[in-house]
Amino acid sequence: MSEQDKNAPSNFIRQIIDADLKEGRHEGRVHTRFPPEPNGYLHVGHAKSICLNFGIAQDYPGGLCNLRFDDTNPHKENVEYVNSIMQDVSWLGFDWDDRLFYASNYFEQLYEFAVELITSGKAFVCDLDAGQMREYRGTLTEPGRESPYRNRSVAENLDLFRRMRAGEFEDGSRVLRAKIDMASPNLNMRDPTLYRIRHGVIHHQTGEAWCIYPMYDYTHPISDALEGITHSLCTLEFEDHRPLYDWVLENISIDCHPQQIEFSRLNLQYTVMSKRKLTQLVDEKYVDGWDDPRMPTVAGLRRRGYTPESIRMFCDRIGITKADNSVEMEMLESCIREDLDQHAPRAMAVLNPLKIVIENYPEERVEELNAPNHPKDEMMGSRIIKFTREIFIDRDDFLEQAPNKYKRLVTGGEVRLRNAYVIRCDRVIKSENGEITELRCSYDPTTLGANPEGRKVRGVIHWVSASHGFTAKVRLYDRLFNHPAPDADKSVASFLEHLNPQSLQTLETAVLEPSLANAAPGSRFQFEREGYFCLDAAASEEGVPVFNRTVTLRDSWARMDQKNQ
RNA sequence: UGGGAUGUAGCUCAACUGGCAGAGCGACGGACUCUGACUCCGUAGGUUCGAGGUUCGACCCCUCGCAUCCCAGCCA
Repeated sequence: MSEQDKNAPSNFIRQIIDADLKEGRHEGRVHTRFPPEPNGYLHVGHAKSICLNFGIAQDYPGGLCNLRFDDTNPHKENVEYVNSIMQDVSWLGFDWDDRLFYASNYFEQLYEFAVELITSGKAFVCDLDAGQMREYRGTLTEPGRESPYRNRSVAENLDLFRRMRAGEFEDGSRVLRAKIDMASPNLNMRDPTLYRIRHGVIHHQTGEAWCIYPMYDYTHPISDALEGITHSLCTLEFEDHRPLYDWVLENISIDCHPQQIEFSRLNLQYTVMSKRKLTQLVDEKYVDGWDDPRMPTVAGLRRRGYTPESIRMFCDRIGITKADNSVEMEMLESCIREDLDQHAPRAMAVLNPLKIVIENYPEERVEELNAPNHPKDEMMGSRIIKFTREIFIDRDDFLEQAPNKYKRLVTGGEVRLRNAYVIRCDRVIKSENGEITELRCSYDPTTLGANPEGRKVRGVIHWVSASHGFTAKVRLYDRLFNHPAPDADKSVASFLEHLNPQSLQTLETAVLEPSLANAAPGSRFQFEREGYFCLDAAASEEGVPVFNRTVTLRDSWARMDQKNQ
């Protein structure tokens, strides 16, 4: 872990922990947990929570953080998700050591505690169906009514609950409920459901051992307490659940009472963060799976070329508060640029090739030029690039008639070829329909590593030898949605209407410098003057590698251009 | 007068707990440059949601408003 990661900025939760430590609460321990439900892939919002929980554990002496799967709803969960979550947490750089848990590990204990609640008259078996229960619950402004089954005897409740477990009753026919207060202004306290019946689902951990499953509100506090968690950090929507969290622990025989603290979820502009919507994007094939590089999932960002360091840096920078927020994409992008600018080797790649013939350069000649892999870091070494009579440059780097401040190649003008010579464009060759097909140029042999005599050449463009470069596929990604808050816009029927049809552009004929042919799967480069790219091994086919654009370089020219339009 | 929470720069957060309102990102301008990148320098941007009150002094405490978010699953 780098220095920067160790110095994660403080926040109100760390201040609470500091105070707790000072007061000697929780026996001076700090123990957090990250409790995902394995019903989808992790996204950057989860990364925020992971960095918070594991980060706190790292920063406090003796601090620990558990990974615990909150697997109480087998209907939506599966092992694929369990595995992807473990992979993503590790990839982000965190380690749960031997503290991998499942809420389902505690099913037996949870059952025993339920028996205790029943015995002390604090829970009862209710025969109301879901619709009836809704009616009895009341509304936001009116109190609810007590269930007619609320005053069953302890003995009858015990018997019924045992038979629920034994599988004697159908799904939905009965539930176990806490006996709290049907008149509470907090709906969560109106005799909440503790257990429901679910036949015929095979739980990914417990198989068919159970046909009753505990609810989150009942399971979570007990799981936390059994693991000796000191600070149970969760998102804002659970704030109303805290009284129930506390109620459960106060009404069973357990000697640990973790402190639940809520913080606000992450919202990122131009994307969606709800698992339901991400699942929909995957299921209905709007994207190419959970790890589609346009997805805000950890797997998607990884495939896009983001580094764990950059995501951690992002999580540090956005901070932790209780205020609703919507973070600009630029924040994330600046983090990956900062990381990759420092660590990614440079290479040259021509995305939209335009052929150039250097007429005063001998046909058979091949010159080996030296190019540094990083302009500021000599330790990253250098590589050989081959210069030849025919090369490719990017179509965008040539204009017949250029605006004032244009610094690239124009007819009759000069430009520096990166790491090579200065060339001048003498003639433009066009096809019958007027499309530029080729440029005829001449080079100045005195300009290798030296400025030309008596004149200033301002522009520098990148290039690849036509005879030595190789063709690759390059995928240019843009934001998945063209609305800053696609799921908050009430004026459309569905967030899908804001999907950006241009979110993926595939270039089939990019020409890359030969050194890129040996790139390792997943390795990242800066294609000079274009952006950061990473080799997508999964998408590559024999002989045709695929590179994903992680992010463009900052581009003040493009900004200026846009402004003038 | 249903309950719970949150309002500080365009965005995300600070402000040593009552003592000159700052940073990162973004924007704008300039310098440098064999990447229109990086780096460096500079500029703009604030009625701290509003109105009262307490105080020598309020982003912070009190009162009353306003706005936004969450809650009526046998989801988490």
